[in-house]
Amino acid sequence: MTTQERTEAERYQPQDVERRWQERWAESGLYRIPDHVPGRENWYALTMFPYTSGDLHIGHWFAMAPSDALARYRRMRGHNVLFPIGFDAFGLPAENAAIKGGSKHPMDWTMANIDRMRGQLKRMGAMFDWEREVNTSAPEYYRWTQWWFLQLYKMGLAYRAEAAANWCPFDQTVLANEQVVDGKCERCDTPVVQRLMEQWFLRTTHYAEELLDNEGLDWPEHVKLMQRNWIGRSEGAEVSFALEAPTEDGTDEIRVFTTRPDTLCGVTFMVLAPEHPLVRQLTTPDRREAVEAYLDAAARATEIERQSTERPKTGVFTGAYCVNRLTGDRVQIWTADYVLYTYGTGAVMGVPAHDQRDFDLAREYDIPVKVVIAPAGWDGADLEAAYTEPGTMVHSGQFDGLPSEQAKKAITDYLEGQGWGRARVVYRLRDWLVSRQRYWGAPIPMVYCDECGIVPVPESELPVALPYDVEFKPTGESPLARSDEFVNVACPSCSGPARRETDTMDTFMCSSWYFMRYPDARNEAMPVSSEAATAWLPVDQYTGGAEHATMHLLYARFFYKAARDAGIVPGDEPFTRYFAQGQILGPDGRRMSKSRGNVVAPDGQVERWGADTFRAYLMFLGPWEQGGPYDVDGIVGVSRWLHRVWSLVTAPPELVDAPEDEGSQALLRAAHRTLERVTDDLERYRMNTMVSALMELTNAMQRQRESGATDRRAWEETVRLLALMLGPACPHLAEELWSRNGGAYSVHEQAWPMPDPALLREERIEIPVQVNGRVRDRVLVAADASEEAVRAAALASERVAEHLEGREVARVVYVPGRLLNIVLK
RNA sequence: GCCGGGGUGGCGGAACGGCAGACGCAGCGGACUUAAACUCCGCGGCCGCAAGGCGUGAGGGUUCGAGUCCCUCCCCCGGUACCA
Repeated sequence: MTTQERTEAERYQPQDVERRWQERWAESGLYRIPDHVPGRENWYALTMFPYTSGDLHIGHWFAMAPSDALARYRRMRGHNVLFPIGFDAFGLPAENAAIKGGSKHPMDWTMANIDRMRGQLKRMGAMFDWEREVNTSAPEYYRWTQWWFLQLYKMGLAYRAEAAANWCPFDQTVLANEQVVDGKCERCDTPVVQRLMEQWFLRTTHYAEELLDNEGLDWPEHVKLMQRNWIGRSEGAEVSFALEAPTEDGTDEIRVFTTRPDTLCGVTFMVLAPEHPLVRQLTTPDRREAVEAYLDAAARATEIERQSTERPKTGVFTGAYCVNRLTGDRVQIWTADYVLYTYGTGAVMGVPAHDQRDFDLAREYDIPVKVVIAPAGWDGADLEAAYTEPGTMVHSGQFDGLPSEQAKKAITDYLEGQGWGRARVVYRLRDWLVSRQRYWGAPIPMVYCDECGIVPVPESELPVALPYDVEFKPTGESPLARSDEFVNVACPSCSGPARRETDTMDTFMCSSWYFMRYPDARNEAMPVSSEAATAWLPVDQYTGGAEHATMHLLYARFFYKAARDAGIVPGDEPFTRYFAQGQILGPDGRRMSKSRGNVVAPDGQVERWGADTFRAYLMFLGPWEQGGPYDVDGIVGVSRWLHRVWSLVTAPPELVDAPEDEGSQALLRAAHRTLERVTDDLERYRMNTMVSALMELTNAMQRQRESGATDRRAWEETVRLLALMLGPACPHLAEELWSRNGGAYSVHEQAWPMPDPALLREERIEIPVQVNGRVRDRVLVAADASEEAVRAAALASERVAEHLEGREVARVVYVPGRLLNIVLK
């Protein structure tokens, strides 16, 4: 067939192909997944659901299309694969849109976005089971988020405590961290302060040990490591220091946590976090002004600034003293912002000789430095920096001479015997603050009654529904607090007048259990039945961005453990396998954003190139876990390739019965080698090299077609394998080619083929020959050639011989089947 | 700052410790075409006529052999608990 004839043949028209098959798939219910299919094991594949921001972003495609490919591959491997989708629909942007735009209600804004995004998602051609769609802002969903909150409360995992929030004094409202820019309110530039208020917490620390133990999870090591560091387990001691003068409310001690009880005798000062309630109680009148000024300044610093080791240490003396019970030393009490109130006891002992931060502060303010652990060979001179290594105890009374590692236990035991302290483990992980002073979230189902106190809303009264008519303007209270209709309620316990909790829940609550809902998305009696839970949970394969490594993924693990303890879900972990995909960037290599003007809309790409091309390009452009820039010019290469695929299948070479034809057999071998590579790449989430391998195969087909008549069986087998291998990445085109070749509907229900080992074997292989590690020639030998044979072939090479001339061979390194290296003396 | 990841041709990237640059984009040359587009064939790390030399962020180390392992440093990206 000539080029001209081929151009007259039917062209590949992706829009047409994709529309037809999407309709057929929907009509035939190809992606409606029952809970059980005889002979097929269930596989739960999950991609993180999108936040309802308005339009599907390229990032969503980058997350979902490869995930869909993996799900389709699993299906072809014989599983009954659930691949659901939904919407993370509560959150700040909806409320901001209402405040800024002024016209759109968060619910209307969100619902309109969902409608638009659903349409965009459908053009992706993913195997989503739309029957199971969830929307976290729908009362049918959030009633169960509220139900979970009640279960956690019953289990003692929810409690109220004071916590600080960003407060804008002008707008009289709480700000999210991202609304604070350079310490100021993004709306009005007013300096933001920290304000304490009563809020709800979930006791994530209850599961700290279990969350720490993530070794068994089939997750990326770096994500597991980040989680372990985030949880941050530290062993040490809690130590009580006696206040010289008790406070008005009778407090007579300061409790500190230290990982270095061995340095206790080296304490020369005490530091309280600025938020510590004792600071104001202890400050002496002459220090009042300085301390208040310091606390004001500290309330404006971010935690990141406060923990910087580069920023000069600051602090202020409160004027008060306490006593180191072990030594009887009188110790100054300071407050300094490098001490965090949220960690340990919010107070630390200052041991400048053996802690660098304490050393820095002591230097800054001329506080004495007392060495209690001698470095090897120490001559008693002043230290230039804190000595933080182990050593021998000195200036520590009865503990002198002990190795410091032993002294940790000895001192802790002694303190415990005296009632002055105890061994303790603390975590960097904090309990989860779930209260949000906002409208667009699931209301916390609690009622405050003057008679009965805190009363949970009875489960039968769920959902506590969000009222539609509310005022969004920032006014000092959350919108719900201004809704009389919402706030005023009869106490569920005594029926007297009571007030509803007006805070809503962190949206991470909604996303911590959505994957438990998909298995039973329409259940009105329970969040999930035990039948559906055992059919699908835990998730076999979760995929999503690494930016969720420590928050969403840790919250979800916490939630699952609580759900397990409530007897609702099987297993201990929500996600058996997790893969962290990278982030797609703008063509300029920076994060896509409207303000940078580097946003590429996926809709435009789909319209211009078709969904299959766009999908394959996203998989092709780099390793999935790395992400990278989206180059709008590169996609044409994938488009050309798929047109070529189309042409090869619809306009084959002359097909003859020629099983002996060398070119045809080489093509068949190439097809089976490709199958082996593609299978391996899919198992390892390497969709970029999978596409490359498929391109190489089509290049080989092209060469074969140009070379003339081809053995029918070899060609047809190659085409059959190609259609099957295209299934995961390019589901529409694969279906079309499969059907045109007489394959039974649907290609997506076919079994994944296995390569024929006989066709994978090579007869002759090329071995590079190095001299002193540099390649000088390559020799062709039998695949099973012995080392001697390879050596002989190498020495027979003229090019090798040139480099050996007049030199003596020191050794020869042979890597079987890979390489020969001749090392000269 | 701290925690995690990354840095390879003009660009995206490939490479069980073993031939650096597969597969593409862009570019160049050619075929087809009245012409352009499409398509197809060929050439492309750098220096050099060649032989050869030099090349994977910088510097050191281990090894017969390092993009890959170890140490120090630089730069970029993600997270840092109220963006999701």
